[in-house]
Amino acid sequence: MSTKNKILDAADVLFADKGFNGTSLREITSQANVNLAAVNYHFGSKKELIKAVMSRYMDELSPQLESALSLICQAEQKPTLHEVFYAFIEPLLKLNEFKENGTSTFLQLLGRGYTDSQGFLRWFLTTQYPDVFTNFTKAVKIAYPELTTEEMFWRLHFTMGTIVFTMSSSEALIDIAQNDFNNKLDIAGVIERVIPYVAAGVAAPITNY
Amino acid sequence: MSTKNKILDAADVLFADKGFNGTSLREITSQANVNLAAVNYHFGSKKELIKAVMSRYMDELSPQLESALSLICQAEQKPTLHEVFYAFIEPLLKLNEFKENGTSTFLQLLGRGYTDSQGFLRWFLTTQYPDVFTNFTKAVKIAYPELTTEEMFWRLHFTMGTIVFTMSSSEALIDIAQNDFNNKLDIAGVIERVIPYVAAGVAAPITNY
DNA sequence: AGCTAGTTTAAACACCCGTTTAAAATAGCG
DNA sequence: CGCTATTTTAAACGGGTGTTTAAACTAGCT
Repeated sequence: MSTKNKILDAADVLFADKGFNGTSLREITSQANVNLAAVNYHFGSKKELIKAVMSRYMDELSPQLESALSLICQAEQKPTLHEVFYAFIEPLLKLNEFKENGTSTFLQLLGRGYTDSQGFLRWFLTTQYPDVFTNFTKAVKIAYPELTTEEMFWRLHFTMGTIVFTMSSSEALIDIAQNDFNNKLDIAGVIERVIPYVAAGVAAPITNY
Repeated sequence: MSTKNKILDAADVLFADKGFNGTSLREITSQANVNLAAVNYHFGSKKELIKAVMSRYMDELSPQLESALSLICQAEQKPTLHEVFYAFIEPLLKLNEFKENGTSTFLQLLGRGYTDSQGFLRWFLTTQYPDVFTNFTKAVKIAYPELTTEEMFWRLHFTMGTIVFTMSSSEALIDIAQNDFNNKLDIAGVIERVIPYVAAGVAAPITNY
């Protein structure tokens, strides 16, 4: 395997586990059995490495999301909110075929990116992959037209937060749940439980302030 | 003001803004106009300073939450889920009287603690303030008895995630919302919008897997 | 084989980190 | 006041950080 890929593989596991700031280049390169200077040679800087790690997922995910969403939007029947969310979830789960534990690792990275490094990753994603968010809001708008754009803005960010936060602490939560309820669960099981929750949240009746 | 409090005040603003790992003692002490060694003199270590910052909020919050929850639980009428959540929210908003921007700063710190430093803060809070969580689950159990304990476990953690995550990125989101919708909002406005969302999520109908 | 372009390597760089030290300043009290 | 205990200070410590350098190595190609 190429040095570049060895670095990417080691980096995304470590980044997901310990955060971007919490992972040093020396940890990454020694995990990847690669010389320290290789990161700066192949990627230029640590920041560019972070971008590369995220882009590997986004380049796989973004077109699949786009086609899944446009499919249900162009269907003869108006989609339900559940369908919109599942359209989002399916490509997400497919990341496990693309890479081992791809789904949870990616979502953990997303969670890291929102809190680490003062929102630089949010900037990177919204400027590099703007279609993902706008397509999703379009689909929700079709499924639930009564929702004002502003209300939807907030509810989708709440949803984003729920998903990302849940996944970034999913390992710990799954551990607790297995101890307390003797119920075996994996990441897909957590997602199955979170879907009704976020769908109900987005579909909540409109209140006046 | 005492050196100890100057450090605490500077620390919680910086911790909330840049995370625990992302904030150095030198930033804190120079912001507080205090000598670098004062942190280790008064608190022993950076880790103990983090605990002290969180305890200042939790010692204020914990008893108020306890009384608010026990009040609605002992009322003659069974509380609704909305009431349970508002019982939680009111003491949270009161942190603004306790300290300027106390509410959002505290929630941001909570969010940091979940992702920074590999869950050490989660351990600290659940061992030092265990009643907060158990009282809340009791109240929800009364308001929505059909929910199994396991399902509730998950939904409450989703809720925790939604709140904490939203607050930890609330500044950025409020900025975006103000640009896009010309709608002035503060942290209380965001909370007013998130309540219907999480209440609907927790109250979502039970599905079989 | 010899040359070149691409890659890997060990070492060093300058800087920031949390913590410790020992001396200086301050406060409290008999 | 003089003594003691507490607090503040500047300086240094050892170690980790991302990045750069220049030399060594390794293909690939004529």
